[in-house]
Amino acid sequence: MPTDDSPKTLRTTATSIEILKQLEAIDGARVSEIAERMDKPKSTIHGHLATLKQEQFVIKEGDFYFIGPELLRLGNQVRTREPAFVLARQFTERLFEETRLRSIFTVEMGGKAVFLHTASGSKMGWSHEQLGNRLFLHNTAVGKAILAELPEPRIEQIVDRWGLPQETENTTTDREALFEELERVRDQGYAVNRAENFNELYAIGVAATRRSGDVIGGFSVTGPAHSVTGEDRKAELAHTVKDIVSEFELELALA
Amino acid sequence: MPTDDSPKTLRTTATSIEILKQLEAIDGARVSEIAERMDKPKSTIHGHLATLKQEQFVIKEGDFYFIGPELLRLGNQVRTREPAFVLARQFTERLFEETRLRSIFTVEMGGKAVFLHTASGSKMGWSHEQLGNRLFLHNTAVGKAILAELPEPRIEQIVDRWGLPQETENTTTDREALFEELERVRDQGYAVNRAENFNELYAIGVAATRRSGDVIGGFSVTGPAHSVTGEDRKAELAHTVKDIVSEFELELALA
DNA sequence: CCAGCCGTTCGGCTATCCTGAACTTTAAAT
DNA sequence: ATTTAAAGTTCAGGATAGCCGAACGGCTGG
Repeated sequence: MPTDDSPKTLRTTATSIEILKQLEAIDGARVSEIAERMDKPKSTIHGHLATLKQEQFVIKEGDFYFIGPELLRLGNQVRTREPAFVLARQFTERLFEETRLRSIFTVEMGGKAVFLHTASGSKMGWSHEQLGNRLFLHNTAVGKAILAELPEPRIEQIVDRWGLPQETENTTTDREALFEELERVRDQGYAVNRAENFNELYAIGVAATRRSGDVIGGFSVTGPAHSVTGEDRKAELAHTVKDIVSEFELELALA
Repeated sequence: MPTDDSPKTLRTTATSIEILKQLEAIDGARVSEIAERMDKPKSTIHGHLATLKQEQFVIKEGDFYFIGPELLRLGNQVRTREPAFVLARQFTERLFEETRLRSIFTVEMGGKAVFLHTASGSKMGWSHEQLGNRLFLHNTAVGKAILAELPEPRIEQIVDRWGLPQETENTTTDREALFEELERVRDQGYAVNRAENFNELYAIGVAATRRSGDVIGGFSVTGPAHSVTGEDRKAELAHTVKDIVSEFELELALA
């Protein structure tokens, strides 16, 4: 009777998840607060929270509920599923040490770019640690670096699924143009993001591949225009990132 | 009719969660594989996976399902909920730089010790990155350090809830003995784990508190006996960890 | 080309989740 | 202290929504 939002979805599970998302937003929420926000009776919310609590998906402190450790543990499995992902962490940190720029290790999942590791200095304003965040591939540096290494049909598939949405005035929205750029990326061995994503935000990304040729993910450094642009600076950074990737690929092959 | 395993738990949500746990164990599972393991019809599992997929709690690659990025994102919120937790990361890394021992930042949640940050060298065998794992407080170094800073009734409550289970021959299982040790911890300003947890595993932990006095969490270094024991070595490490904690507390107070 | 296996769809039955109200507890205010 | 209110929790009946088994279609390997 309420809006049938999507096909064949389990209502109960969906509400449980919705509650988790509310908890994320409010952070330390009481039963009635969530009940109000979701416009459902307290008893319903209570039942869900009781179940989630039992699995430690949430924990209860006094009358407040928080996202629980089991969710952290399970979610973290994404970063440890492949040995390569675990290894990538220390290389992300080395990349930061060498460049002093926010460094990220990203993988492709479901046609999107997912952050698995980040390294950045202390007082970076945005260091919100956005692990798990999903960005587009077509307007990020690593995204393009990864795309460039994928087999053509796969690229088509991804572009078909997500399109080429414009997020800044610099975003590449033309399919032809994107493919041309990917060609260039393959030549250079690295990709650049010129504020195609967020204004003022520039980045350089390089994909890492296995000996077999298929891609694992990619490393990137990002920063405001002045710290990444300029031909010399750019070339230097690209070189550094490529070096890290080479060492990463080498160590992976040895293990 | 089936075994009523526990009070008032939402069956649907519970199964969804059970499926996630199966995915964690198998890592890259097909519908029928999970169905078989859980002894439920394929169609049921399919429905759950469809729902979880829609929320990106799982992703599907070919016919294989994996834990999805949204779970990583949500779970990671545990580490970013408090600014202090975010700040703790870099101090964990500094601690590793200075000691070259596996360094961990831990908080207390629901009477257990939860790892939020770890830093360790490359070739450590166990670096399974156990973020979110829950350990006891009474037989770990940070655990005891944290306990020592909690108000007495809270300690009682936690010990009542979880007991003092024995995990190695060194575990303190006597309530009196534990309280005496906590007293000693308060005097020294640090706690020690002498293989009370896992054989061969020693650790030194120090709790970090706010100016108000309540505890945030704790830092620790762990290693095999030879790298942590010996009076001089121990004193030196304790000093290092305490220093890190002091700097952490200071920087936190300034922010 | 056929046979098996697997993923997916579908409709009916009934278990189970939702709901609203009652009960308990906590906190504040007079 | 006593009272009021608001929040958390419990409960039971009724309707919804998830579970199931069977059938379909796609894929792979013999």
